[in-house]
Amino acid sequence: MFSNSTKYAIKATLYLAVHSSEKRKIVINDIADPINVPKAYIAKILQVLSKKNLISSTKGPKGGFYTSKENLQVKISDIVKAIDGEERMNSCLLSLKECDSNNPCSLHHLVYFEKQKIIKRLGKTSLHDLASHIKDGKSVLPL
Amino acid sequence: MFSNSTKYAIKATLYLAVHSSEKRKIVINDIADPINVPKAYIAKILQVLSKKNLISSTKGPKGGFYTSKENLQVKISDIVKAIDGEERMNSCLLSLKECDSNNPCSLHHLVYFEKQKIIKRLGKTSLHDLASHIKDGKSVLPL
DNA sequence: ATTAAAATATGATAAAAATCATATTTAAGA
DNA sequence: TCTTAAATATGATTTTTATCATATTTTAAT
Ligand code: FES
Ligand code: FES
Repeated sequence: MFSNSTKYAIKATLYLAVHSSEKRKIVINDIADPINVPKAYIAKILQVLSKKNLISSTKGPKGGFYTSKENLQVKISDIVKAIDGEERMNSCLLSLKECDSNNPCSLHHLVYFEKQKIIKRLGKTSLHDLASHIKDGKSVLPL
Repeated sequence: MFSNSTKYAIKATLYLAVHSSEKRKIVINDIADPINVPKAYIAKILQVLSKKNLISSTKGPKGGFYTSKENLQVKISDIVKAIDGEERMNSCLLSLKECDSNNPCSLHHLVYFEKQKIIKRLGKTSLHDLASHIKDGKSVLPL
């Protein structure tokens, strides 16, 4: 469903949403370790997210990554799009050029409705929402 | 969601379900061409499906691939499992060892219900069902 | 100003998935 | 029984994805 990179991106971003703030920047090693992702790999991913302003960062001593107030309004779908690209989630299951209810492939009717529901939900759910969920102990941020 | 190989497997199998029978075996070239998949690649996939008895085949002159009466009862999920394996569809979005409602990851509640619904449907829908759907013009078998 | 600690940019390597190629086996038909 | 048309088995190549490594830039603190 998601690429490995996107999974990592979500894990890292949620980790920041739960543990960081403008006052509490977190250094790459202190992110990679708890979410169990190779440091150099997650670094590259965070750089992309940072460049697209989905997370924040500052260089130099006392620098690091963090989620600003605005970043907390970022939606899960924003992360997915940033890493996997716009198409992947919306593409046809059997690789028609377009997934289109007017010209549906043979699997379309089996999945489209639920898939749209999930996509819509990912577009409404923010980092802040999930961070609260985690802090309330309703779900777990996996390593 | 599915690997490329599984997509091809489904396309090829549906093509057989629509066009073949024990009396009308179809040769690899005549499958690869209409579904627009490289011949050598789809050959390999069909061999796996054949070995697992999800489709039928006979060697030699007048041989080829086809779907028997029994093959038409094969479910879409059987094809997916045969190629992508058991785990892929059921695995956790964020790579917890298990996708488990008792120990849910942060995305679990956003997708689990709909995902299960889709999986269940793939487990109930047979090649025959989809072939009829296609023959009735309700959906299209894409190239 | 200098140093050091951080992200950033860039590229190299490794592993996996997709694709291509070919030699072997089977069975129908002459 | 011989030939030939087909699947089958096996493996090589290419492309993509994942991973690792390192040199450069920025900035806080001395
Ligand atoms: S057309 Fe294939 S999934 Fe919609
Ligand atoms: S636990 Fe992650 S999707 Fe179910």
